[in-house]
Amino acid sequence: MIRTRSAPSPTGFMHVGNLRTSLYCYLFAKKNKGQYLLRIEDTDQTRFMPGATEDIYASLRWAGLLYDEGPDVGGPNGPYIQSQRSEIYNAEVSKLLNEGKAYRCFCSPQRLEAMREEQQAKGEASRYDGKCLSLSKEELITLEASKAPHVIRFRMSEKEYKYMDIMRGELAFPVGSADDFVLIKSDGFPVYHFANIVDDHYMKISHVIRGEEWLSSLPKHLALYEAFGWNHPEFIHLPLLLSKTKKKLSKRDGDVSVRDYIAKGYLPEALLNFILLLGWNPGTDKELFTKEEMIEAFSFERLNKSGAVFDLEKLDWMNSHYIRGKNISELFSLSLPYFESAGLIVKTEDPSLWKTAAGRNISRNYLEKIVGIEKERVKKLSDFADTDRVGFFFADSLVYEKDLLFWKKMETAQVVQNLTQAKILLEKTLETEFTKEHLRDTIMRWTAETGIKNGEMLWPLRVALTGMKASPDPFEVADVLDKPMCLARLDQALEKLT
RNA sequence: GCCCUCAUCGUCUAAUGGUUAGGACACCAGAUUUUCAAUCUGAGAAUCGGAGUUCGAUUCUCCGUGGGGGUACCA
Repeated sequence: MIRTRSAPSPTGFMHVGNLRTSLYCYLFAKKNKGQYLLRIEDTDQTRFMPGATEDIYASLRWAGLLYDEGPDVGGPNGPYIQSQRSEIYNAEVSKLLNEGKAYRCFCSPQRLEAMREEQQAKGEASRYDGKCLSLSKEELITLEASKAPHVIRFRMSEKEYKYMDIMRGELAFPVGSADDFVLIKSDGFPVYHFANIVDDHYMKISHVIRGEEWLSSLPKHLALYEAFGWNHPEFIHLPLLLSKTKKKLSKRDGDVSVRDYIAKGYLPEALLNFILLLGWNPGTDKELFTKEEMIEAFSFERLNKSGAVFDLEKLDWMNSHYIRGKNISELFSLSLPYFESAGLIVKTEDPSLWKTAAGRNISRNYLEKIVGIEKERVKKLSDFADTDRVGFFFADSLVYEKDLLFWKKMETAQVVQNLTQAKILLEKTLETEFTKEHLRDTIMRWTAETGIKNGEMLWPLRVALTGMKASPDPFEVADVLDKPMCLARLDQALEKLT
């Protein structure tokens, strides 16, 4: 049975690198009819962040990476939170202690630091010197009785560890690559390496899929499995996600948490699809994948070895692709929170009615029309509510330079004449016929009949309605704004010109 | 310092002991057009360096160089 797990630490909001690892875990499990689980690794009490665990759940749920076992969904191998598994770790470490495979260490942090500095100065690898290994029975008894703070160290085997890596071939870690590392900290909590392998063993994990930052600690893990006499799982180390400066992607690089991308308006389909291709490829030109297609296509053989820069340009492209694939009502629901948080609209008691800051009523239909127009233009959901883009739909009066009304080298009189004519045509149009199709027919027929260039009519009209040098065409805009607002804006433009 | 690891366009990547080194995003140009967007067409853009093996190396080997990771009572 294939079993994979995500094992994030609740030290911050769910990281996109973690999301990618989780995706691969999920895909591999699902591809092989296996199981995927979530375990929370919260053994560092000092770095624990309240809310982080919930953020992990929420992020995975948002992405649709549903786990078969986990803290909030239960399962037969729990608890799935490490801080609730102390008894298990204590029992396991006792075994090692009794067998002489682990020992207590009373060295102070200061001594350890001094030791390392000295080793480094001598050009040696820094490693624990084994001082407490030679403590006599009497010394040990006294120290323990005095309740002196101490850690439990693993007695690392002096041997070369090898591992046949599925993507890198044979990896060899010479004797001394790992030292007598700590198993249990002085606060009684286990350290990652220990809790991790104990849990993976008891949770029957078959494939450990994790970031490359763990590659160098592989000999520690191998040695632990060996000490316990357990078979170790397969290890797959994924290339790291890098920042623009090619460093391991971290908080310092700006937006790295899943929630940042949710807030910016990225769809889960897009983020997942983007992340899928950072370190893996299908071997074909196919780049757009549904989740089912990902599961179908995924395999370790096509994993990449080198780090991938997390560059948002392609994500934007994918996001706009997935946005275009959604219908208006879906997009309305998805973008509504952005309209509200941008302050363009506020809720009223009526769930299908909003108001602008200035108090103008905004209907669902109004918002859906805007979404329909912008759908082909936006990259992110937040763009739907970008004031620079759609602010004119919500403003009562527009602020723009008079010169903007002139298309190419038009004379003032001509602009005035065309806008006046547009006003006449719009006035004659019944409110019930005030649609983009009808308006287009009306205006274009007029320009055709009079021989006026399209731009001479449409540019000034568009600017009068939007106040912007770049915007959707005037018919679409008029369709949304409605007759009274259009006429008011034409009047406003004409005033500017006279 | 020590250990591990990686190296193809700006970015994500494909490919092979013999190719015009392919695709995508981005960028640029053109078409279309009332502006934007979209769409279509086209262009530019890469095998880190040096040896070796070989008829032939981007591919295999070695040495450099560069990048990354680890080196904690963090994960």
